[in-house]
Amino acid sequence: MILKSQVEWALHCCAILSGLPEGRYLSTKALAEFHGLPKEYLSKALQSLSQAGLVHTTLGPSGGYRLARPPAEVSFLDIVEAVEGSGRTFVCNNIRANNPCRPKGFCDTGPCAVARVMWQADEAWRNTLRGVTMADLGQTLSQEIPPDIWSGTFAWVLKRAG
Amino acid sequence: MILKSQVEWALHCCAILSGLPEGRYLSTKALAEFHGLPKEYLSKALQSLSQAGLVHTTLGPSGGYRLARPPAEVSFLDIVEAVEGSGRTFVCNNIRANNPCRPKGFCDTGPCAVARVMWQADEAWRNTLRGVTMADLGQTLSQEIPPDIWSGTFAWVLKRAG
DNA sequence: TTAAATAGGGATATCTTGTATCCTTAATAG
DNA sequence: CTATTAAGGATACAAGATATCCCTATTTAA
Repeated sequence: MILKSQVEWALHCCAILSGLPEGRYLSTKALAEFHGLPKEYLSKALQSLSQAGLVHTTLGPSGGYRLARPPAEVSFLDIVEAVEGSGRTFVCNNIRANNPCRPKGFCDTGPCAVARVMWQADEAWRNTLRGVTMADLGQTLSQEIPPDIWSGTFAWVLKRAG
Repeated sequence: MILKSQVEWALHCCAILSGLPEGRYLSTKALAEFHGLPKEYLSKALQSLSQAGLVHTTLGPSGGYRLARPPAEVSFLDIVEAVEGSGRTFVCNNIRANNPCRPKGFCDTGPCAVARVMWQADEAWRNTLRGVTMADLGQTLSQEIPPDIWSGTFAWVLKRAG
């Protein structure tokens, strides 16, 4: 059970977009080159973000993506769910219902006790991701990346932003 | 990102094995019939439990599986990891290292900030599963299943236990 | 002692999902 | 008008999940 690599890509792209000045955009091409990723396939991940309403897009030259909301209002969970879907990691096929000792329909009253525990774990996972935003990530990054590299990156991005 | 159905199977099988009297065993055949599962494939899941040391096995007629430890010492996490593996759900491919503005080897000092957050969520998930044992599950089940069905199931199992 | 039942595991087949590329269309800026 | 862009459909390929079959060694029951 491993998350798609698109999740990683989407998170890093949003991290970059978080640092983008108001009103400017970054294209798929720029984001792909920056991260060394296949442009066409990365595009699919960005489309997922777009469909989820996390990013705003414009067409044409100097078009591309920017965050649709302030970084403090975009959580890890938002991004992960946009790409990976919001389904649970544990799917209950209700195999307890096959128990030959149970009358038909006996298991219709509510979810299986096994599933409830598994879903509780899923919730704990979600809650952690819900609690960290792109603003938090930016804070962390600016603390652990030396100023010269940080500003160099910033310049690189701005040069390619529309 | 969905857990294998074998995880569900393994959990339910361990739940049944938890109720087995000392020294008795349940075969793959019995467990498969009880849950309505494909015998051969369920066998692979049970082999995973065996390799993880969660169950003890014997050969021959009246052979099969029993828990290797008391139910209170077998957690959901033990079972999930036995079947699904203990790897993280988020794999960091360190794409930040492709950033053209970073000198070679700059990212060797430690894991990416994005990965750290994702792994923190994984830990929350694990911690939840670590905190629930087969004994807890048995307690829950005995409370929500009517006594007659509970004892009927118990009889069914014993009839097929070696 | 023999026969039946069992776990273990290798080989194989199939189906689903993730990964990746290519191409067309519509919109937009210069 | 032209170059550039996002969106999305079609397709191909790889990897993993699901499932079955078969053989072997071991152990119990008769």
